[in-house]
Amino acid sequence: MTTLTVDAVRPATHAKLRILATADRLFYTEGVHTVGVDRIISESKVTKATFYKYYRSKDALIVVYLQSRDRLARDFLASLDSHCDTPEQRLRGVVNEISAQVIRGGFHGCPFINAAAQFTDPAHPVRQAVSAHRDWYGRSIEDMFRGMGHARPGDAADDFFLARDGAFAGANLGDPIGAHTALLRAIQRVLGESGA
Amino acid sequence: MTTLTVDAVRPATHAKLRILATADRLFYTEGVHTVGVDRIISESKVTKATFYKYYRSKDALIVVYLQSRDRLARDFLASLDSHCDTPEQRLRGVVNEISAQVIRGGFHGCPFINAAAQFTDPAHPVRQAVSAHRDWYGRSIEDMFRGMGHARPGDAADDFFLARDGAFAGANLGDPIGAHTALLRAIQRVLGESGA
DNA sequence: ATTACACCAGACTGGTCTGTCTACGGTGTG
DNA sequence: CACACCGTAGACAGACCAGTCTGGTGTAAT
Repeated sequence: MTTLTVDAVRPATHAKLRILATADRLFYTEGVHTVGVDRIISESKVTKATFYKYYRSKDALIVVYLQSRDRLARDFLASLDSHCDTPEQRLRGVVNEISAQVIRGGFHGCPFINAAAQFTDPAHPVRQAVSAHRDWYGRSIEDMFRGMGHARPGDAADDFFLARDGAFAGANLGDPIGAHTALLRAIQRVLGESGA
Repeated sequence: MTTLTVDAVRPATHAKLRILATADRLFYTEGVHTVGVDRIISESKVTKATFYKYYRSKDALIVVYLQSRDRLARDFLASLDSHCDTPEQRLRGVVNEISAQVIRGGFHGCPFINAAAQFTDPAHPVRQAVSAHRDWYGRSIEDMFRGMGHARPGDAADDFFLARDGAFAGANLGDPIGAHTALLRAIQRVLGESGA
């Protein structure tokens, strides 16, 4: 009982957050498979016992890492919802964010796509976290197109996703500038159709 | 001297090819990092000594795997060159191949993108093999658009690549059908502009 | 002061990984 | 036959991996 109360009052300790912050940085820049728990532990300035107290396993930490990235995205869309008046403004806000990301220093592609590349089993919790994120993302974009009165919001969302994924991949391992400008052109074409 | 002659006459033995075939299958379907050399060795029905005789290291095998995939792509484009009369026909041939790939069973995305996701260092031989492939690919597509008289063949090639990479990513970890149709729409938009 | 908890320090297990090594059998050619 | 090369068979080293366990310190509330 006491434990429950204390846990509820202090849901996240410094060490727990530090571990997640380190994992986020290393997992994203170097890959979830390449980075080992020992490295996360040493760079987080915690001990193994503390690490395994908060995260049952490395896989569990990977899932939490993806969930925290998912949360960031959801918070961003929620902030757009409150700051924008129209679905089109929200959509343009998303595009602005994506296009800024791909040319930002330290960009290493989509964390979800990268993580999924190292877990082929669709039933694995990591893949399910990726699927959950992408499903939510796709539905949100589709809702925006629907709100704009697009005739085929599902198709438009697919077009949007194609451009987004392509820009993330191309910017990561090829030409960020080329991917950036191609992304803007592609989105412009999709948005141009939604007016008709 | 004798060795050189024999090697030139018999450039690839059965065992060497069997190893590469096994590696290609496992690396592509399960990821270059996940699959270990022991697994490749046992499924190739060879021994460790034979494996390390032909491939100096696992990384070297990964590079050969990517180079063989690169060779397949170059051969395919060369066959299009000889079978097609116009650059537009060649480009449509490429699109047909890509769109067929993404909805084919056993599709697991772009082998180069997947491999690159597990090697973050751009100086690594694996990354360089990926870059070499993508550079060649991009130049080839750009040449086709230029041959078609496109006003900005470089931009068109970027648009093409964006759609290709997006379709590969989306089909691999999401919706193959949606990615397939979105790819066709995106390519159609790019090709539609090249006529103008 | 006692209790409870967060955290530190690091040894240790058991498994897997890449890569090397020795020893032996088969086969075709000069 | 002798030689060179193909390949088999598997032990072995050394590194790294995830994960467990024991024991101890600091701190804040009861």
